[in-house]
Amino acid sequence: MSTDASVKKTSRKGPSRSEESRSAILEATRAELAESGWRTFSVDSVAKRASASKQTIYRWWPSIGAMCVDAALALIPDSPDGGRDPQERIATLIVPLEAAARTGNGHAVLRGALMAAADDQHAGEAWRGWMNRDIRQPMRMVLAELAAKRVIRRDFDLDEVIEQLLGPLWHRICVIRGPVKEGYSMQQARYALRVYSTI
Amino acid sequence: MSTDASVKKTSRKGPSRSEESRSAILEATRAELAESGWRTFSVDSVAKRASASKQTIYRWWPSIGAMCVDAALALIPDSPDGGRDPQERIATLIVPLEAAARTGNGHAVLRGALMAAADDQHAGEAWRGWMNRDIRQPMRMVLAELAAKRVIRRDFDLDEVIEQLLGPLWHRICVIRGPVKEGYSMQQARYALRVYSTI
Amino acid sequence: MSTDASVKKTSRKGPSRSEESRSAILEATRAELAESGWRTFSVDSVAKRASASKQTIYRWWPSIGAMCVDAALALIPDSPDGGRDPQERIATLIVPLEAAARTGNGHAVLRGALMAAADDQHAGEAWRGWMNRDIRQPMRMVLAELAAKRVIRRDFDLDEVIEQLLGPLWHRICVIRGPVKEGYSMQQARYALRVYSTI
Amino acid sequence: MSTDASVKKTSRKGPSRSEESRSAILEATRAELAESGWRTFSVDSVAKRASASKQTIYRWWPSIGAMCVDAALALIPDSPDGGRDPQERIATLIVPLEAAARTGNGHAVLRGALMAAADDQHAGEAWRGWMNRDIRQPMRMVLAELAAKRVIRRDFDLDEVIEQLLGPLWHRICVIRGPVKEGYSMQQARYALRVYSTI
DNA sequence: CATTAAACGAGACGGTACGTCTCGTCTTTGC
DNA sequence: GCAAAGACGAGACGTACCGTCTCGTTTAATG
Repeated sequence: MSTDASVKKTSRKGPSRSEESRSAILEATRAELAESGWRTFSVDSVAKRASASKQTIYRWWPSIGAMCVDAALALIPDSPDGGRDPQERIATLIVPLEAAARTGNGHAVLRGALMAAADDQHAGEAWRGWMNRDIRQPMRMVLAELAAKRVIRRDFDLDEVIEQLLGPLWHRICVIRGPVKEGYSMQQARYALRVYSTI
Repeated sequence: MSTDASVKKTSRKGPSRSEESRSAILEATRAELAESGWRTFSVDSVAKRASASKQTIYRWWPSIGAMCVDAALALIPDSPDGGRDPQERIATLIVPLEAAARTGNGHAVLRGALMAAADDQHAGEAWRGWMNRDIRQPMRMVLAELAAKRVIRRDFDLDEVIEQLLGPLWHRICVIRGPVKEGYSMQQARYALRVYSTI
Repeated sequence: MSTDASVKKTSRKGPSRSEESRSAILEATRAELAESGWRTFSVDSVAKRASASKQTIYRWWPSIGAMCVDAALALIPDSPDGGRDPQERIATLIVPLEAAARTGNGHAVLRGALMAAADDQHAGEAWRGWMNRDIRQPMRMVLAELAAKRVIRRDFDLDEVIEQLLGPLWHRICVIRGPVKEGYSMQQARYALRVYSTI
Repeated sequence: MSTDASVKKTSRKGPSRSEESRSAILEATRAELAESGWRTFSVDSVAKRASASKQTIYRWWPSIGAMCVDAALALIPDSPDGGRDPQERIATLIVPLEAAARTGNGHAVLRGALMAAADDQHAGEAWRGWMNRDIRQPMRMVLAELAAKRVIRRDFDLDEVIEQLLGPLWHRICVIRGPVKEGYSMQQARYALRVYSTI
């Protein structure tokens, strides 16, 4: 879930990466994203708030956008085990995102990370990497299974379904700026099933 | 469709706003948004490219975000007259957006404007103002009519429908960065009708 | 005593130069010079304070420095008739300058004008023109007379004497920023006579 | 002789002030002062010419005026040891100033610094500080000694004497804009002795 | 142990851009 | 045709950040 360069070559002279510093930076990133938005967000402020040196930031992240994505992904919990019925199985995949959006400043942090991913090369790769791992692949499995059971059409387009599922959430977070209500994921899953259902 | 301060007090001493300068600035804004993205976008560059003074920009727009939104809205054509069948009537409302997204750099410009609207106070107001005028109100009429005819449920939530309709488009423009295909609006309208249909 | 372009072609169609506007501008110039100093002094402020248009300023003065010199010269009264004894006759020439320096904001205005004259082509010409007319030429007469009477040496250097007489005043106005006391001119005249006296 | 903030807290983390950058900035300041004068002098130009960042300038000097004063003071050599006779001892104090005024662009640089000192708070303090240290205090000693020997009057006013000595020099530099000839200091010292002599 | 290499905080540096202010010119409207 | 009003291109103001680069200090594995 992390995009930084910590490929830990464990045996090396000198001290290893300071976890303290890493988490302080991510925490500061979240706070600054919530206060400033993506465009006005500043590395200097993050460094100051985290009592970290800018060098430390640039050492471990390829760009500040990637750092923002990291900071956001840290808010997203792991998916619980999928439920029984189709709607629940689909919802399960996006429930962690919904959860993150409902934490304190999660709304703003997700917005920042999404914008970073749209603006910044590295951030975009980090974000799409996570999407592939945690959303796209699992979703493919679930949809394939549902298609096999004839619950949904067999010619679905995976990316289109994801677009239908996540688009509205992002719209709510970035444009409407309205709250993400309890059960939002279930509702989206229901809508998706309706759209792609065989009947 | 404009958010600037040109409330033309027609009889006033001195020269009036230069239309030449205005359009050069908006054109430069679009070019820069396409080249640089929202975060790295710079007023200096726009001014230079438009052979305009920064003062002229700050005189007429409350913020550069608002200027970006203006530049994007200028790409969106007026809605044609609505068609006959329900799906077409809904699609008609978002067809201009689809059209804008398919012009030369429209994809990038819309992305920039959307991000500006998410980051910047004034830009947000300008964008939501346009949404209300050109999307929300017409949509309310169409949906009310469809509800009266029992084509869709009568307890629909206007904003939720808009979220379902536009969310995926934005997702495609900002995250997926994939092309918006011909007929996208019709497809989204069909999906929406399915979700909210009475059957 | 004025350096502007008002070479009044007296019979001419249309309105002629507005004296009201002229004096308002010079008064505003003095006020701004006193408040802001030479470097921060601004034409816009003068125009605003004088309720005048910038165009009017640029129409009548070749540069803002020249305008500052004009504003200062307007503070300097005409020389009274020269006295009887040598010291008094010399002092008489610089008494108006001393007087100007002791009016309300005269200290600051003179400082501004002197700096304008040092920095600005036109202002320098205006200032030196005034110096020639009101200081240099009369002084040449007085000194020639005193030399003829053997009160001072006959090989005096006119400009050097003026330098000795005025230099300290300027130093006081610009650097020391101390008050110019009553009788300053007489004292300087006495010193000059001592320096150049035949004994 | 420097007015900047380099109060060298010798043991500090991080890099220390770059001497290279400091001297490049002062050199560029001198060049720009000579080319542009005080009012049109621009920090941007200095930064560009010195290949320095504006931030570096603002980091180390409280104002650009103070920087100009620094740039000028760097031109003024140390006083040589005072001579034997009274005139020479006084002249010695202002000889370095005369020397500076005769270097390449020293004339213009001194003019700029003097104007900066007249316009700008910090520059004024810097200039008067230097005056106190390098002119006023030594002069006080010399004059006291001469007064004790009855060469000059015992009730001289220190500041007035300085005014008489330096005023003409400044006048020449700023207004007359004439060259400062070899021996100028000696001449001024002679004049001063005459003015304040006991006979 | 002492050495040595990396990580860290602090922060100076050359730059770019910010949003504001001023310059000198130009244009429109009113007297 | 003069004057007020004020828009305009140009560019400097002083500040904030960018990403890079020393500095000294701290920490941990190696010799």
